[in-house]
Amino acid sequence: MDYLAGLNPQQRAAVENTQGPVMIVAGAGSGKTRVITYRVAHLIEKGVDAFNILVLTFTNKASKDMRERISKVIGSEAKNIWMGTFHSVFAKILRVEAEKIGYPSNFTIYDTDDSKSLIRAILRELQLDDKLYNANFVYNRISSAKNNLVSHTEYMENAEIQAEDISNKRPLIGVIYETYTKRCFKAGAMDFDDLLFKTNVLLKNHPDVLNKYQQKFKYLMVDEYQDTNFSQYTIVKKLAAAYQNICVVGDDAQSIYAFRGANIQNILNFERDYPDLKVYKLEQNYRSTQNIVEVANSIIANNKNQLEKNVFSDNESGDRIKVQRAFTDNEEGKIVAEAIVQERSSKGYNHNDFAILYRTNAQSRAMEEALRKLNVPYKIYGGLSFYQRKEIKDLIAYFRLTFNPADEEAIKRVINYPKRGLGDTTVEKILVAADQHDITMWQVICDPQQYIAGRIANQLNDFAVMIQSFAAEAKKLDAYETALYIAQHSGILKELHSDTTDEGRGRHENIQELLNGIKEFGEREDIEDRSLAVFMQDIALLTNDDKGDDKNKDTVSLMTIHSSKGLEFKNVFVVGLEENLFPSQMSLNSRTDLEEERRLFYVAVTRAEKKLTLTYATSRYRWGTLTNCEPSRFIDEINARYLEIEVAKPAKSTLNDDSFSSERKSWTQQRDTFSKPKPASSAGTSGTSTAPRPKTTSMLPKAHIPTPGFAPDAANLFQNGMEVEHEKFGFGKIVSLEGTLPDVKATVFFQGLGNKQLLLKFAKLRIVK
DNA sequence: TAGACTTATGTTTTT
DNA sequence: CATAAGTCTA
Repeated sequence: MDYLAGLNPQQRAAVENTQGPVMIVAGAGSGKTRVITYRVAHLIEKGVDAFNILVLTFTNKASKDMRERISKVIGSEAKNIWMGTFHSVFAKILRVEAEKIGYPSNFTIYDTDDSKSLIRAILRELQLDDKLYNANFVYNRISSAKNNLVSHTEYMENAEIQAEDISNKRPLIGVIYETYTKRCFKAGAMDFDDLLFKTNVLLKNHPDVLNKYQQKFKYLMVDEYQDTNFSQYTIVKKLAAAYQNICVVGDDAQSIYAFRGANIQNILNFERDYPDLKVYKLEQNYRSTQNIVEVANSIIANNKNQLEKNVFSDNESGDRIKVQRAFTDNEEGKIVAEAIVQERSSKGYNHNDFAILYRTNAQSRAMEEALRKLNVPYKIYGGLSFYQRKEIKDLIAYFRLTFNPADEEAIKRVINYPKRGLGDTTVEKILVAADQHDITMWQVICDPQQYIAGRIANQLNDFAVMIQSFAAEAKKLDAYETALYIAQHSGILKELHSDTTDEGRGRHENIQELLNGIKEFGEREDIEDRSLAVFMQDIALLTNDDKGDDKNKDTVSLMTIHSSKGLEFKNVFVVGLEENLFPSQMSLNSRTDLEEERRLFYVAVTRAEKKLTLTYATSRYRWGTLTNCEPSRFIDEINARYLEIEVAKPAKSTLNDDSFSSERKSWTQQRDTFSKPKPASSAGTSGTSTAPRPKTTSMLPKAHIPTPGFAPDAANLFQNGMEVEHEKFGFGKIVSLEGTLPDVKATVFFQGLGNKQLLLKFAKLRIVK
């Protein structure tokens, strides 16, 4: 029982109160995972059977970590706890109970790509404008309907929803939803949202099943409860109804999945649903320095919607938060990489004490390149999952088809890969025939003469025979042998082997890696059924963290802020703090979205234990073109007394760059950021209570220092012959003006620099005389 | 039908 | 830029 000794009173109470409904409001870094771990351990120590405990998490990584930590406390019993993501746990249950809702137990799980591809097909068939009915838009609409437990019939009958669709000029979404649902059903497929939606259907329509799982899961725990959507909330509520031993853990300040239907409301509802609820607040942050905690608090204070909470730290106050500007995304990478090398050698850190966090996966590239140049080992988490690569999906589609030939998306994917003369026209014909006779594509393919004229029928027949032979082999062979057989006989291996480009070789290697993974799976002793069919079951739910992550490797971690949730690092770099990137462009339209971005920033900041660095670039490549960027408003929101602002020396290439606009922008940025330092709070930490002076000027000896209070004048005020001041070039005289407003171009003579052409609407010029 | 080519179009974030 | 989708020719 000595694990209780290391807990503070709130933590301890949360661990020991195992009966009845409990909510733990856990601030960032407040030992949440410890509490869950010990709570489970405590349950088992008190005699609860591990088989009766269900722990739900949001990511595979979280559940894996949790299980490891629990088994360190209680040993091998940990294996018997049901623990996993909502999606994986309920997929497992759905496979057992599938027939009850009319699905085969070997149903396929459609990933987002499959779903969107099916939606595109449906749009084509319904001859809808795929610009208006954008597949992404439709997908999201259907997804959020499902997450709110609105079936396609309810969708079409609901006046409010219909009105909304009509006002959006997309009245037929309900029809698409219905078609989509039926097609998935016909294909024996469930999408991600179905895994939760159908679980709800199952528990609602089959009281015996509900009762069975209520009895099984006498104790429930839900991590990251603030991220649950209505569908998940309802499942939890139903399962907990019998015993009410439900414990949810969450932090409203870290709710970052509203875009996926998560609803903070669920936390508030919780109090209403369970009147005798016990609430424990964990407010002491053990992770980070005081500076970091206070910065985080000052960030989140900008949000209107939040639960009252006072997160504090008793740790040392620590370094101030460093803010660094770069001119380009590549330079940003360089700054970060160099800082890592420097910090590591001067402070004796390991590589795995560092993390680089970014808003979008696309940002990883510049970081990678910079780290590679300095030979810094790194690992990227998330991003394109191994299982999302084309070649992997192709081979897996064959596997899918082998076990579930109704799988329409799988058929479309591989029917003509490798090429076997069954192109778009044929697929079109099959779809039409299937629709007319109300059968599956597979049934058409199996009896092609019946539906499709000419020699194509023979080729279809060959395809059908091939898939059937795979199914037959799968019955005889083990997982690896089956996989290899399919890879060979489908022609995929040959196809990739003949591709001798670098890419092709990489693909071939990936296939080998998948086969190796299957081999390993086939050798696992902890699983009874080691067939390929079982290997396939949850593959759509896997992210790449699942396969062989070498935890002990000493590498710098790169990941999106979303996937960093729950992790901690001594040194954290949050990069790309620019308007339209972070906060994301998509979030700028509504307060709710912007607040979610801000919570995301809060999550990023609170990952750091000792040192936090924020960086931004004044220009970066986006969609292949160099775009100018402004520093993020989030930087401005931090009280300047916590900050240490440093501006990098521009890279040589930037200095030599003739492109005027990029220089102009950088300088503008600098001015914008530093000319209005935040007034230091009266309770300043020490003598250095004012915002640090920008070091820029001293680092750029040649630069002109703008007159204090420098403010540019409007383009229409300039006249030929005027004396002007430019932020960077200093004082000069207008030699000529050409063009018409607003595109007036001025030629200005600057001493020592000669004539410069400036577009008045961009250049920051001040009239001197 | 396949392949070579052009154009369009879009990026949050994850199961 | 990087992938998907559309267009044209053999």
